[in-house]
Amino acid sequence: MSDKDQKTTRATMVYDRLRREILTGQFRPSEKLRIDAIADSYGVGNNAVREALSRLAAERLVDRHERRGFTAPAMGIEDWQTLARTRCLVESLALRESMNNRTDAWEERIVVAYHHLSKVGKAEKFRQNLPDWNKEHRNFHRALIANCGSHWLLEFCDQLADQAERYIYVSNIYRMSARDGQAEHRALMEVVLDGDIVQAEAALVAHYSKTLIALEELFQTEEFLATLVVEEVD
Amino acid sequence: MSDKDQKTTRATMVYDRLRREILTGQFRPSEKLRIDAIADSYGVGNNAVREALSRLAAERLVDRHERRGFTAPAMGIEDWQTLARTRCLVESLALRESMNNRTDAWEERIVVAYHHLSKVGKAEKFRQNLPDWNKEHRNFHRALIANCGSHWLLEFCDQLADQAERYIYVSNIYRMSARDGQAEHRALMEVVLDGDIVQAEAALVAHYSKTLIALEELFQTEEFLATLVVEEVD
DNA sequence: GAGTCAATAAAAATGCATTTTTTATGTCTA
DNA sequence: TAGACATAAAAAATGCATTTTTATTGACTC
Repeated sequence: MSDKDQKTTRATMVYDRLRREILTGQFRPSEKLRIDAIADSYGVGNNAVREALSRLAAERLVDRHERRGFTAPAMGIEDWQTLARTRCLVESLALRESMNNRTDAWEERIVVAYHHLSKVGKAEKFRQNLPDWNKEHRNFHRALIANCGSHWLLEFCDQLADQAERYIYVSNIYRMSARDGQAEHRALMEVVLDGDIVQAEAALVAHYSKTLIALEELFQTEEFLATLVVEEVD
Repeated sequence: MSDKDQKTTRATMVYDRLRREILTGQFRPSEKLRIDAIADSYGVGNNAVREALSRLAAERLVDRHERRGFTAPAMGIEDWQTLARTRCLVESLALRESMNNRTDAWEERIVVAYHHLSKVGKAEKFRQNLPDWNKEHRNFHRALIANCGSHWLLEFCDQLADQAERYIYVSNIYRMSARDGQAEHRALMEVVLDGDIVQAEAALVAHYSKTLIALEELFQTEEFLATLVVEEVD
């Protein structure tokens, strides 16, 4: 239609777009995702939307309700806690494996990724560059575990990172993770390159725990909970 | 259409059916899955098939090829090795967590699951009851890790188990895993209930390694490789 | 006023006809 | 014979009209 259909299918286009909107918190938790409405606004048929939503549901990025359509996934503190905890467990595992397979190329990739991250993370530029920072942040963490030797592990970590990203966007606390993350990321990189697995895992867990706690606290506040309330669909 | 549409959608029906066919090796690796053909044979429209295949692709149970349809997933020895290795890693992790959260109900569930498994696994009945045995086998292993406290971990383990199941079905070595598994499962259960995490993890890894090696050896044989060859789709 | 029940509106699910893209076939040329 | 090109056939992708299901509204009963 509009610009480049090159190579991609309508359904994939909708999938990509919806995916990003969900991750960046464009939909409130449990908000209904009306198929026809999306089809209209994207200028495609309903089947493409259906297919896109089905894929997203399989990745747990939307909730499917048989014969009742789809909703943005719910959010809750217990959910967040098990998500964050699982992330620590699985990513630690991947980091350990990655460190066991240490190679020069891997180390270099980490250094480069950190370099890019710190460039985008400078205090001044930071405000405008949230999407960029986010991309580099993801890339840095992925570089750490990239050598784990299992595309399954990488995929699991990605999935958990996506889920966390959504929580972070919806809750609006990304500023914090970016701000003081700077020093922490350097420390994390150094301990990983240093080769002490136990210490490295501890550093990673500590790093993620900051966000875990920050969001936990936010969940205690009334105001925040109010922003989450939406017409629930059983 | 035919019997009970009760509650489920056409797409889900196709999804369930295709899923089982893929898991039980009805399709050769990399075999093309023609949308219209499936739609015809299932007596549904092509959209339902599309949706089902899209979901399965998101779970890595079929391969999607943009604008070229879908194929049954490829199989290869490296793929099998990383799959089996990842399974050991992730399921060990889940087992550890599960044992850390030990409860009476959990222990009882394991005992019951083992009981059912051993009943179906008796040498005489065994030949007829492969689907039953398979179900109970899955259930037993799931019982071990059920207490890990993370639905994410459980889901990851399920996904890996599905993938392994396909390899085992296609390769036809399930007889073996069932045969000598009997004693091994008892030993595994006992060491888990005993509470020594290190030993339990070792037992689990040893258990899965048997299958890993058996399939690795099979991959060395010419005859087996021949059964896998099919018109490849890039 | 709470609870049924029917009627209506809204939304999801579905099938099919059409369009678009890919794949296969065959002819011609260098 | 290998490659380029055109043509035909097959398959995937798409939109829309229709069917089916769910959600809403409001009258009616106890």
